[in-house]
Amino acid sequence: MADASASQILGGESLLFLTDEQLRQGIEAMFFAYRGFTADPDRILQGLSYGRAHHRAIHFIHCAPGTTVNNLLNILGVTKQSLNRVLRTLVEDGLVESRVGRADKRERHLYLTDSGDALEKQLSDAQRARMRAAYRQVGPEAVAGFKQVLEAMMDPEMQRQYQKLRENRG
Amino acid sequence: MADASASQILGGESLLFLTDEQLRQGIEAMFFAYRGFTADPDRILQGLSYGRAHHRAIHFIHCAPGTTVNNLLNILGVTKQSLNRVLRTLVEDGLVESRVGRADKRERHLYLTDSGDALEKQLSDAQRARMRAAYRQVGPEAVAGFKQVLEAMMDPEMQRQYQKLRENRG
DNA sequence: TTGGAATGTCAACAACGCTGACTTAAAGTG
DNA sequence: CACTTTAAGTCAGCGTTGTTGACATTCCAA
Repeated sequence: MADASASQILGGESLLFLTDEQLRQGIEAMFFAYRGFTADPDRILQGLSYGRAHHRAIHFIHCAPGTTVNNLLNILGVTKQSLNRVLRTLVEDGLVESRVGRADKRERHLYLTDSGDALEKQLSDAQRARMRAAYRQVGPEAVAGFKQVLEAMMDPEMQRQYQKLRENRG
Repeated sequence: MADASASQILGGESLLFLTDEQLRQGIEAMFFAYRGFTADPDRILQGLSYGRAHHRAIHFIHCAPGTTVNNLLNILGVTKQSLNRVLRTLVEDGLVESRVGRADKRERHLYLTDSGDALEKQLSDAQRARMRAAYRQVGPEAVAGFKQVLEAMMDPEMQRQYQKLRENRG
């Protein structure tokens, strides 16, 4: 197979892991792994008339209670109209509470109710179980590499969001 | 923070990378990274009245020319009805050719046309560019760990699909 | 040859992205 | 205080892509 990057040498270090074939493998690994990553929560959600979007909203409201709709928008990277549909059903069903801001009455601050917390726990337990099994299987060094590559793949904007979330939790 | 797994020791080896907080970081990293992973092809596709589903179909038809609809179904993990809509538009637009099987006339064998190949190249070039930049930034060991974790996260079924694709390309 | 299984297609529906138009509240300007 | 601009959130409608159900065609085995 003609592969321009297969024989690149830079600074005396082999870059064989940069061949098109290696990159294709990484692309397919991301595709299949993301399916596994979302499979367990998806299973729990289906039949509740909820979907992946509800899961994401619940996850980040749990991580940052009192966050505003606008802040959540930036984290999730969707339009406010799209998020609104999801939030409305969660509020109607009593999983999320939306309080009008005191300082700025335009803002709505979001909190999980007790039943919202219960669902969050159920979902994240399932997702963490898979993650834990994978981590345990491959060991700490592989996990460190995993996180490095993922972070390098993000858009700069997303990288900032990701790091901010980590800082807020020590 | 109460964290049951924070202080687990197994076989004398520290498992601090298995704390709920570490797992949460991994989950969020997957979320943000997948956005970056799909961002470039999505940008190219938007305005062509195509979406991510078309990209996936094109990718795997490229990798396995002559594959059947049923085989593609198993790889993509969607229903045949869902895939059919996508394939129909691709065939109508002349990007994919669907040939009735000679041995088994129920089957349709799928091939990219020249323009289909051109679009595939455009899409995968963009995606590989981001991948290559990330790989180059973090180095071969991190990439090895990245792939190990992703593979461990897959469902067994997906893992087999993933490995089969690799074998078919040596 | 006939009944069942496998392959693929058509139709209709649900989840969740999107844009556009709107209401309400805050902030800036005279 | 009145008027305009800006920001936050909501409602309506559309497109992509997932789903299930019904169906035609083809193959195979009893």
